[in-house]
This record gives sequence, structure tokens and C-alpha cells, in this order.
Amino acid sequence: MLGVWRLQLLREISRRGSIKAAAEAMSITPSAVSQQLVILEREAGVQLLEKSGRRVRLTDAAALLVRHADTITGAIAAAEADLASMQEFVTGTLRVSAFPTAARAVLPPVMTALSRRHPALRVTLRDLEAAESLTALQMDEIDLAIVDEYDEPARVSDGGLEFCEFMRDPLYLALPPEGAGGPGAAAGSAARPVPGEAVRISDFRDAFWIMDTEDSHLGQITLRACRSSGFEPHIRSNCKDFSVIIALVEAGLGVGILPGLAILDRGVRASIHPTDPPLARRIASVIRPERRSHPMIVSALAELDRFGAKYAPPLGGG
Amino acid sequence: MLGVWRLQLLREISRRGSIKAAAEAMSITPSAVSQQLVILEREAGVQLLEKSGRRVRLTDAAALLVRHADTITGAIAAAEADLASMQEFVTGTLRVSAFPTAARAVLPPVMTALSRRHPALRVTLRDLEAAESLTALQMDEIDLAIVDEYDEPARVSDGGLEFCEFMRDPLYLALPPEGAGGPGAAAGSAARPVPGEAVRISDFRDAFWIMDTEDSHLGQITLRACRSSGFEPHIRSNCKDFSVIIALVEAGLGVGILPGLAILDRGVRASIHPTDPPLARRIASVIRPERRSHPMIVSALAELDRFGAKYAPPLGGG
DNA sequence: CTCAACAGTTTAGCTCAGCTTCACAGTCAG
DNA sequence: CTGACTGTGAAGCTGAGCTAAACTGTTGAG
Repeated sequence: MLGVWRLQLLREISRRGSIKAAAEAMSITPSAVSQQLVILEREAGVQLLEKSGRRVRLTDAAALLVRHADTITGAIAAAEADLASMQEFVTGTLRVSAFPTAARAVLPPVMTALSRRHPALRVTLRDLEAAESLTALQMDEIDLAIVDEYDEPARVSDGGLEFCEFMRDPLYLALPPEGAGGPGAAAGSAARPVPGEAVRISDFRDAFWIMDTEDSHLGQITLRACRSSGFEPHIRSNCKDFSVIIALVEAGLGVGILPGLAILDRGVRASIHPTDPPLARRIASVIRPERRSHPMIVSALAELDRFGAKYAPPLGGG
Repeated sequence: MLGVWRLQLLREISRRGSIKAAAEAMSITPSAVSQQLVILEREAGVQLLEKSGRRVRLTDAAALLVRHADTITGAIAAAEADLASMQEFVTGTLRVSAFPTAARAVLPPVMTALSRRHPALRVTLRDLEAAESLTALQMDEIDLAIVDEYDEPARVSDGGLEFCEFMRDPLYLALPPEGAGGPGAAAGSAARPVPGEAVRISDFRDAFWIMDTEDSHLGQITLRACRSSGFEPHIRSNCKDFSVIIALVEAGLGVGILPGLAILDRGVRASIHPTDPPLARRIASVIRPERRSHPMIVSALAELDRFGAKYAPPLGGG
């Protein structure tokens, strides 16, 4: 009978593209992988790998086998999930990834609550951008990804993964604080708005804009918001780190759009305003569907939902 | 991760009801099975077996796990089937079971044709009654079962198995040959029919009947046919073996209903007649659905279909 | 072109998972 | 009570699957 371990090695080669990478992922040597694949080829009775330069490429038969291996691995994972849900206590190690802002603002309270509720559960955290999270999830390096999404409509499944939005995070326009005398401070064509009051984006057509890089989601949202309000923004700088953007705005160098989570709890001096039209990003958990019913996952999703329900954006409007 | 081998041992215990039987089925010692189950319990984190007298009984958790094990095993089998269908030649060992008449009349030509068409294919045959065949198939002791069925409508699936009728075998009334002077010879109230011509069952209300045991399908069919023709047959003897029934009929001791396959090629001297109303049994192949596409199975089913299409019942009417 | 870096393979040898054997404990029928 | 039977535990063996290290073939930099 086909060895399941060998099938998983083949699966890993398919995912990661080389024997070396697969070996690293499985914490064994390339030699071991190579040997196992010789055996698997004998078991399968078909050639599975062919040389391609100094690397290997999967044959069609191997690709077929990988799909079966996915099914088999999924079935085993489903059995384990079912089994874990019969345990009295939630236990095991939950590997979570989150984009940096969530890792800073969402995960600490969620992890604390989880540990309190389930003392036998260990939670580890990596910070990864949304796209990295998804590939890590597919590589089975993490169990749960927290991603931000700016596009509508919400994905509910993609690449065999299951998405579930658990909160919306409104986006705000940050203006220089009263008295900041920087060169961008007065650029808004409108009268200075009452702090906390909604502002029309189109009122800032003449302002300098501080924003995330253009290839980022938030950068694109900002651009799109300006353009749909009828103008092309004067971009003063592109910074990935939200705290840098805040610092620039506070120094009076321009205005910028920031998500609510980024301006929680940081004694932000910039003047924060909901936008008109209102903008928001969606924050979702992503899991592998076969783990849907695993108690670790169920508990974590419940805790995230709880966080989402409790989340009070800086100025409401979430 | 849950060990697949251990899961299969658990599965076998569930199927066969004891550690000893499971061990025999897997060709290892009971001790090995016992040890593996200790490990599986540790992996699962749940108790799987509980003592019941000097045997063991599966817990609910174990039963759940067995269902998962079935899924996993099925997925592996499906992968193997898919893989085998990529081979150039049909190869492997096909384990067939058939009820005795089919084993005698159907399988020899079918096995010969299969071996000729696929020299690398080995076929083994066991003769088992239909019910035994089905349990053997579920126990994975055979790959293909040939069963006879007398009830309408045809089963297409049952107990996770897949049925496929490949021929109908008409049932005939066998009368003593001309000149047989036994005590049942003249019991028919009708004029002696032209050999080979259809006869009404009701014409033999006064005959002695030689039939299979009453708990057999054919015995029940015979009884039902008589009763629905309006009489209770005088039963002279119940014999399981068709050749004994034929001998008794030829000796003039009574009349009997026999399937076409049983009276092929045997120099039967009894006078054979289609019945009015006509009777037939269905002959079907049964497989495990996950092997549906395995080339061994595909070839064998094709060969059986070919046999069914060619099959000329002794007097037509099939 | 040459050489170093790199991916994969091969061989030799080690380790431990999983087996057998054997002894033993609990259960049940005669 | 005794003997047959099922399952468990301890001791020890075998081989599947690993590592280490030497080797082959490919690629890209200088």
C-alpha cells in the first residue's frame, strides 16, 4: 500500500518546488526525501520526478498523486479535529499569524483571554502580511491567519481556505494637530473641522498626502478614495509603517488615511476624523476547512468574534 | 499525527470484533495489535477499547475513529486505483468470489478471457454464497463478488458497496424425461408438454416438487411462484445442490425449478421448460466503490458484461 | 573557460518503531 | 477445578527510515 509519509513528502515537494525545501519543511535531510521518493516511485509503479536542470519537476502522475495526498492528509486532519473535540480541555499548540497592526492591537488581548480560558492551550504568533499568511497557511506552517482585506466583496473561500470576517476596522483621515505649523498644515481648502467630526475627502484635494506604499492595499485605497472624490493627491511620502505616517502627519507635513487599529492607545496627537464617504477595511480569520471543528480553532474564532464585537473604533463608525 | 497503520488495525478490530481476529486478518500477532492500540490511544488522547469479559469492546470515540479510518483507507485506495489506471498493462491480483453455480459456469470462461487479454493480471477465485461474498467484500478479503439476486428491485448500492447487474438467468421448470417412470412422473395434471415449450406452473399443482431448502432464495422463489399460481406445492425433498435436484427430477421423483446456468452443458436428460409466468434471477457484480476505476475492476466488469451479453440460456427467454 | 556553489543521489551505517516470542492474568465452559 | 481462550506485558530482534559524507551533474559569476 502507498506509504502515507511518502505521499506527504511528495506533497511538500509539490508545494515548495524542491527536494531541499521539502526536506527543510519536514525537518529531515534531502537525502531522506530522495530515498523515500525512490520507494514511492516503486510503490506507485510510475515515474514521479524528472530532472529539470539541477532541480526536479513533478510528472503528471505525481501531480495526480499530490491531489490524492491532499485528500488523504485532509481526512487524517479531520479525524484529529474530531478527536480533539472529544477532549475535556482544549489543548495543543495553536500557531497564529497576523498582519503587524493586528499582531500589535488585536492579538495580545485575544491571546491573553484564550490562555485564561484554556490553560492547556499554547498559542504562538508570527507577524506576516496577509499574502504571506495565506501561503504559510497552505504550507501548514500556521493554523490560523488574521488578514486584512480592502476589497469587496468578502472572500469566503479561496485556494481551499476558509475566510471569516470578524470585525471591520474603519479608516480615518488624520490631520495635523492644532498648532502644528508644518508646510502641509494649511493645505486643506476647508475650514479646520471640529475634532472628531467627519470630513469630506474632497476637501483635501490641495493637501499633501502621506500614505502607505502604492503597492500596498492601504495605499491603493487612499489613491482610489482621492480619485473617486475627483482629484489626484499630491503625495509627499510613501511609508509602510503606520507610526511613521502618524509622526509625519503630527509634524504637520500632510494628511493621511489610517486604520482605526493603528491609532488605538497611542496618545495620538493628530486630529482624527471619519471620512465622507466612509472607508473601512475588513479583518478576517482564515483557516483550513478540515480544521473547522477543531476545538483550538473554534475557541480562537470565538475569542476573535468577541474581540470584534467589543472593538470600539477610535471615533465610532465601525 | 495519527498513525494510519494503527487506524487500520482499529478498523479491523471493529470489523471482526476481537483483537485476535484482527491480528489474524492483518497477519500479525495479537500482541502487536494490542501494543499498537496502546499507542493509538495515547495519540488519540481518548480511551478506545474497554474490556468486556475476556474480549474488548470499542468505545464511542473508537467508533467515530473507525469511520474516519474508513474514509482515510478509502482515499488511499482511490489513489492506488487512479495510479493503477495509468499503468500500461493491467496488473495485480484480482480476488473474485462467486456463488457456486457461477463459479462453475461463469467464472472459468471469464477468467480465461481475462488472463488472455491481460497476461500480467492474476485472478483468484473463492466460491461463497451471496451473503458471504458481501461480508468478505466488506472485510476486504476479496475485490469483486458475483452474487445472485431474486428480489426486485435490483440493489444498486448497499452497505457502501456498489451493485451492477450484468446478466439475467431465467429459471426453468424441469420435468422428468419421457419414460422416467418414477412416482412423481405422472403427477402433472396437464398433458405432457412439447419439450422446450413454456408451461404454466399452475398445471403442476398436483406434482411432487423437488426444491432447494426453504431458507434459500431459489426455494423461496419456487414457493412464491407456486403460491401465486394458486397452490401449495407438495414438497418431496429440499436439496441445496442443483445437481442433486436434477438427478431426482431425472429419476422421475418430481418436478423442480432450476436456473439456466445450472443446466448448461451437463447433458441434462430432464425435460426443460420456460415457465408461465416467466421467472428469472439477476446476477450482479459487487465492488467497493473506491475501486470503481481500478483497471483490474474495470477489465473484470467488462469481461462479465461480455459474458452476460453472449449468454444464451438453455431455451432462450433470458 | 574555470571554479565555486548548489540540487540531488548514492552508500554506509545507526536508531528506534514495530514485530515475535514467551510468560502471565483474567474469563468462561465443562 | 481445570483447561481453553482472549488480551497484556517484557525482552529482544529486524528492518524502515534516518544521518553523514562522498559524489554527480548544473549553473552562474568572474
